[in-house]
Amino acid sequence: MPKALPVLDTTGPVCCAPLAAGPLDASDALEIALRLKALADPVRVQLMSLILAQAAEGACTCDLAPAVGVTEATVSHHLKQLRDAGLVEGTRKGTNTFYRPNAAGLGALCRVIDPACC
Amino acid sequence: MPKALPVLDTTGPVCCAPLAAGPLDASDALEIALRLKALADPVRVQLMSLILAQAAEGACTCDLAPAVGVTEATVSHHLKQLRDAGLVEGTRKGTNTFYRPNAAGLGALCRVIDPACC
DNA sequence: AGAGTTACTCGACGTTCGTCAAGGTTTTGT
DNA sequence: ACAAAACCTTGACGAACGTCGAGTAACTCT
Repeated sequence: MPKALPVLDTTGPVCCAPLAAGPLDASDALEIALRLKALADPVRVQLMSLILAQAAEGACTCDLAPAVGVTEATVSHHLKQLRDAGLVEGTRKGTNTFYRPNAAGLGALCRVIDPACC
Repeated sequence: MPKALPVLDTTGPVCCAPLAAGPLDASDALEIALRLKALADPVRVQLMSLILAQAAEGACTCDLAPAVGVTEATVSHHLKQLRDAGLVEGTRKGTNTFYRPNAAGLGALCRVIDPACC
């Protein structure tokens, strides 16, 4: 059976040594895996690209839902995953919530993955 | 509702435009998500770091299994995922199979993710 | 040929995940 | 105060996932 699921805060940028720097212990590996998992879904990847494309104005749920072809409830669920992983930020403006990319989170994730990057 | 099950070849480096280049269509998003999913597991992240740490000699299943604390059968399963995603390569030498990182696969994945990287 | 290693495959199990419909919350209008 | 809009939460369901034990395949020795 899968090991017990730990619940930890991943809203900040990932902060451990890069993959290639040497063997990681289990907890560092978990930190990385949780953030990767937040992005490891076709809908969430598509959402991320849409949000990046409107980084200036921000993208709201009501626009994103039809663009990716799922319910607003499902989009909300996905956005929560991305928010909890520190990959996007949402700010409420009236009845809308505008989502923007979190460059720090994305950048840190990439820097941890690639041995020869950045 | 069930999602369509895609069976496509992901052994080559991911080859579509970066996330930040503009809205992705569903199939490009799937290409990226499948490769990310291959790495979005604590054990596989740890395996990847171990394999990177022994890029020169190569790492065999029998050494990896005790290092991550799961069965050899489980390690073999995870290595297959990483191989199918083009992130590692395995070559058999006698009774052992030595795994090495696939720099092209890892690099391409990173380049697709980060808006400001590379 | 036979015994022993190492690696992979298969079937089964419990968990986690993505999705939707329905209901609830917050904010803006009249 | 009330209605409408945008968003979030909950509960439920089927599919996918991670793990192991047991069995199988490939290879190397004696």
